[in-house]
Amino acid sequence: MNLENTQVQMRKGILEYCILHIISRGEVYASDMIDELTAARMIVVEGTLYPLLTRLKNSGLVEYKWVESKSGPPRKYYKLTEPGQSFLQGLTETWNELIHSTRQITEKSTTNV
Amino acid sequence: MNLENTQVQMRKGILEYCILHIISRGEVYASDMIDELTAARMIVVEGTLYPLLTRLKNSGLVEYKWVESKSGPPRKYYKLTEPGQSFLQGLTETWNELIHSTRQITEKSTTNV
DNA sequence: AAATAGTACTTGGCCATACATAGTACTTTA
DNA sequence: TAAAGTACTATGTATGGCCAAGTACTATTT
Repeated sequence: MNLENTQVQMRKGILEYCILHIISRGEVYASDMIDELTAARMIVVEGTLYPLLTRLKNSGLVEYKWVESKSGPPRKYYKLTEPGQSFLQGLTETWNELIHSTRQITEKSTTNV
Repeated sequence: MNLENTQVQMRKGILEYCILHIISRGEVYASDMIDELTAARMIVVEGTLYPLLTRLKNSGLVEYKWVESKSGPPRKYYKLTEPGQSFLQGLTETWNELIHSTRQITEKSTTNV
């Protein structure tokens, strides 16, 4: 039970939310997402992102099209589907509620007891 | 891949943080914690809480003493150890950074693209 | 043209946590 | 003594993040 491990655990589910949000803003491919996540200090590696995108695709929340690249192999450009947009809305609520709940607990002062 | 499941996933790791925080405010036993977590709508059931407390104990982050009860079997009253306090500090930082990162991503407006 | 490097995506296996469920042990009450 | 309630324990399942190795295509170097 160490900090590093807990950081991994805390990321669970939240990553999905962040990625759906990134996709919701316009068509992007995997490396774009990694760049943006890294810029926000939400480090993500390929082995995490690609399986997640596959899950989102299989659930019908996102779809993609192949686009040729001038500097390497073709890329999958993702965008949200209709169900994906509703799902993202739901996630936003869930996330906000979770923050609220956590705040309610962690902002209780020590002197209350 | 449904909302309910994602809520469960998002809770991962955060629960540990919340519980350490509750314990940090004074000696409590399991039912106290469940009450407070429920009040904050961070629903937790026995099957989640007890194993978590055992993990925290085995990691040396919390310790407990048995206290007789007037209405049932004896209770384990928990409190933080020294390492537990440092760990909680670390978790607080981790959580705040995670919120910051998420905000940075989700508050980017759709019109940027 | 062949070898090397770089980019994009894939796959299989591991680990930790939340949860459902069933069960143990003790105390109080009827 | 039996039933109900409280506190804690134990087992098995599902999921997601990550490591690591691998495939496939393109561009560059020799």
